[in-house]
Amino acid sequence: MTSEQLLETTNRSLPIVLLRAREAVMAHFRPMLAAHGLTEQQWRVLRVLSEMGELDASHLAHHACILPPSLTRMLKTLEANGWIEGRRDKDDGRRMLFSATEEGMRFIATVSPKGAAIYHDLVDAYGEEKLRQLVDLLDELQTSVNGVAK
Amino acid sequence: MTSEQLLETTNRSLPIVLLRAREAVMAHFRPMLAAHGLTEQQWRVLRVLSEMGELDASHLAHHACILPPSLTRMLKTLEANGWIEGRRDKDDGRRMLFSATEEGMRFIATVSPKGAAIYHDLVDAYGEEKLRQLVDLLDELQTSVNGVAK
DNA sequence: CAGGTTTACTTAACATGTTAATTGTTAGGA
DNA sequence: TCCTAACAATTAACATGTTAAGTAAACCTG
Repeated sequence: MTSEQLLETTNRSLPIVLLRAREAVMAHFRPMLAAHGLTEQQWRVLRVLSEMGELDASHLAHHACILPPSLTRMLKTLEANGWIEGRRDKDDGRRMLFSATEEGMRFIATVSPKGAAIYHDLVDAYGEEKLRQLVDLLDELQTSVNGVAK
Repeated sequence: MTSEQLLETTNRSLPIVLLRAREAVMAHFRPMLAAHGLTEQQWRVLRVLSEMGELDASHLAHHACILPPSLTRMLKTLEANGWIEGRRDKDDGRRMLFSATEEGMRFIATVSPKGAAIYHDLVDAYGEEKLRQLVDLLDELQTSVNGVAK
């Protein structure tokens, strides 16, 4: 097998490399989140609500990168835990608006610094400049790939 | 909010950016795979078996980036479809060895070119040089992140 | 060679991913 | 107004992700 072909192999394919990289990163966060009874996805939802305030389910799903059916299930759990609350939009009866409760905001304020500390260590090990390059390349990837016809 | 803080926001965090980029890429493959009755993960398993030949479950899981419990379930489906077959290792009764069947290899040979065509279009749109840079940065990310204490 | 320890795989339980179908609501045009 | 299309959220069904516990085989150490 030539080195050219080797690049096309499963090990080097973009989806796999992206998956592995993400796994390596998330492995550092999951134990801390689990210690607080949180999944990675639940934490994303809480962070988005704390950063953006009240949001309807569709926008919340979009910003947290979670599919609507998954979000519907998760919101029930998060609401049962007292971290968020939902209400129907008066101006559009189809929408549900969600926001973090007071208790939820306090909880987020407890977890956030721990996440930031972990993230800081990772950025420190990798290098800020490399990280900037990487994020730029990933954004461009998303853009150019979204422009290709399916 | 300063631009400095903006970078630390959920939208720009590494896990999210990696997730979005991967989603953008996979969105191009899933319809084709689904048309062949395959999930993304099943396709990874079949590709690894076709590229590496017979493998025990642990190594197969590792190379396909699938956790062992997930793999156990998937292998039953793939075997029921006649694409793979498993046998117990005579030299180590703990291990199960899996390989693609003749039918499986033919099936893989049918799907592969379609996947390669899609991949080619994506690389074309993004640029080979950028892709090389990206893969390098992702590999380095994985390495440096794995070196950070958990 | 017996005993405890590791290893490989599996099972279990719960959470999320993914697509299709459903329900309720709104918007727009004849 | 009516009627249909579009939209938002949900439900359903199946597949995978994730952690913990269980089972059986191999290893190893006294």
